[in-house]
Amino acid sequence: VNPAYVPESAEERRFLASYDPRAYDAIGVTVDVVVLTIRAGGLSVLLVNRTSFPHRGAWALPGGFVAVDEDLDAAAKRELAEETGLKLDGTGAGAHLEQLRTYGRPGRDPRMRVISVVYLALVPDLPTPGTLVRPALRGSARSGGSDASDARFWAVDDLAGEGAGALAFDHGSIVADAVERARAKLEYTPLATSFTAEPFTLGELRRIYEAVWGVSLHAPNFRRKVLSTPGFVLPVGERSEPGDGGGRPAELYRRGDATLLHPAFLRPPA
Amino acid sequence: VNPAYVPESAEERRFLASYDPRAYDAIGVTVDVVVLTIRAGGLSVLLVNRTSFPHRGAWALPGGFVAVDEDLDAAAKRELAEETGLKLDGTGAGAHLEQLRTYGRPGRDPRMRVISVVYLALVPDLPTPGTLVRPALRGSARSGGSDASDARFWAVDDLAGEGAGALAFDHGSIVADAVERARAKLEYTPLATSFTAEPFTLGELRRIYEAVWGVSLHAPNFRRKVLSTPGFVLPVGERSEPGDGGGRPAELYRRGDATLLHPAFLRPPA
DNA sequence: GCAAAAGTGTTCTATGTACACCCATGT
DNA sequence: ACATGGGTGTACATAGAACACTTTTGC
Repeated sequence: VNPAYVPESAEERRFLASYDPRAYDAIGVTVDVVVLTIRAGGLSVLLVNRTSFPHRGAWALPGGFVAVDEDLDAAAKRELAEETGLKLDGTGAGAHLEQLRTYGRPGRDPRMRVISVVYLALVPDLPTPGTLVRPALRGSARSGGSDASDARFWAVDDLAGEGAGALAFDHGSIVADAVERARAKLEYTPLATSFTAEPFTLGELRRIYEAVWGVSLHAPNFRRKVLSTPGFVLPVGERSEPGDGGGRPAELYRRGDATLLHPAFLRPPA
Repeated sequence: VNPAYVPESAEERRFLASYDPRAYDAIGVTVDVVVLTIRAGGLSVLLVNRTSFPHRGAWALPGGFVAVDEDLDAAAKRELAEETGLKLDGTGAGAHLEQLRTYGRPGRDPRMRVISVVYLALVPDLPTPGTLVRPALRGSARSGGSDASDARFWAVDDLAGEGAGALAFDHGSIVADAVERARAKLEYTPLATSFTAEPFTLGELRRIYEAVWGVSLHAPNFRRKVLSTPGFVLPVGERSEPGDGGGRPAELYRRGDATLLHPAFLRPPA
């Protein structure tokens, strides 16, 4: 019986009193989170090193079992914070969280039949304290009961080099699915802005596209296309500090209110 | 313990012998299927009328609980066949099945905490026997144990007219999500061809776009765009039978091998 | 002055749209 | 003959790619 449900009639109450949920076999429900960010010019994914049995020592996505009265999104945020210290809530300046898909192949987890609802998060690479916190490192205070001891970002290109089979469970192919989703979403949504803190320059935005897609883009045309897409970015009216090796300071922008890009930003053909 | 898992080491065997899956609360896992087709020029969804308690008498998506050793896709096909008679397997001439997303809000099902993995199917409207069978009507032979007594297609526009709240559980908003997914997918994939049997004419294909998007398209330009998109359709080399009210017989085509359309087929702006 | 990054102008080409017109069939 | 749906030709408008060039900073 579901404690979160409020009966609406006497008939409902009668039915629920005689209902046995144990009539169905138990299936475990977990959430996992693929956190992507841009580090050192490359797309990177946040992984945890497992300490307990299934795939002990292997790197895996942060995640865990859903509580019986807990919403799926909330479970994803909770497990992510518990295992890595990364908090997506708060003022939420830029972090994006969406459901990727659900993986349920029998035999994917040795403990029991488990289906995993996997979320995709896109976050800025913030080394400073703020609403987004760097993942906890070994030795920092953590609440007990978790499977993970250490968390770090891995460049997705390096993962392909070691072979996707190096990740625990089916997490290698899940990361591949997530990367492809992110690449596709940059084409028709303004989600590239979720990879950077505000305010940002158009050069930073362009380097995000270049890192995620693995291409180089023509800077002048990129600028024109972004500015001519309604609702993509809004000018702040200030200029950035100049960088090290010179270069003209860039104008600063923040996210616009568009959720879809018209026209779309298509990847250059092969 | 998961019976579908084959241990790979003695250490694994030892761990599994001492593992208690009942340490976690039970959460029910169901699959539901949104079957869309084009009927009488309108986008339609397949619903079943519930006979047993939760939302008895209301129309709902076909679906049900996943067996403990059953893959999610297989469960979706099984529940669909059991409750409606519609079989997606076989030669599979054209039917498309993909995961839509997973719905898990606590309180969405009065029986217990249930998360539903929802699938989206696009099928041709085939009134004749074949690999795709019309949904079973009241009184036809069905295996016992199912919740559904009757199945029929509803025009999605009519559902909006009666209010989305008329559907059982949260199925009204699920159908809305599925329709939006279908509309978007027609833009960048050749999935419109899944709504028709082969071979088809370009006029039939155009009317599918018009029905799903609710617009009217310029026939000559539609033709040129389809034929200039590599891998979308392949000419069969024959012509259709002429229709009732006259009109030149059309050339026949079948699906090409493309999975993505380059360039994309964008909806006309509002 | 030179390098580096930002930003503007202009040209050329590809793509999308609109309109006119021809073709093959039923009534 | 006319209506109906299929199919082709062509011109116009807009969007994208390429290239040259100017601006503002650090060294």
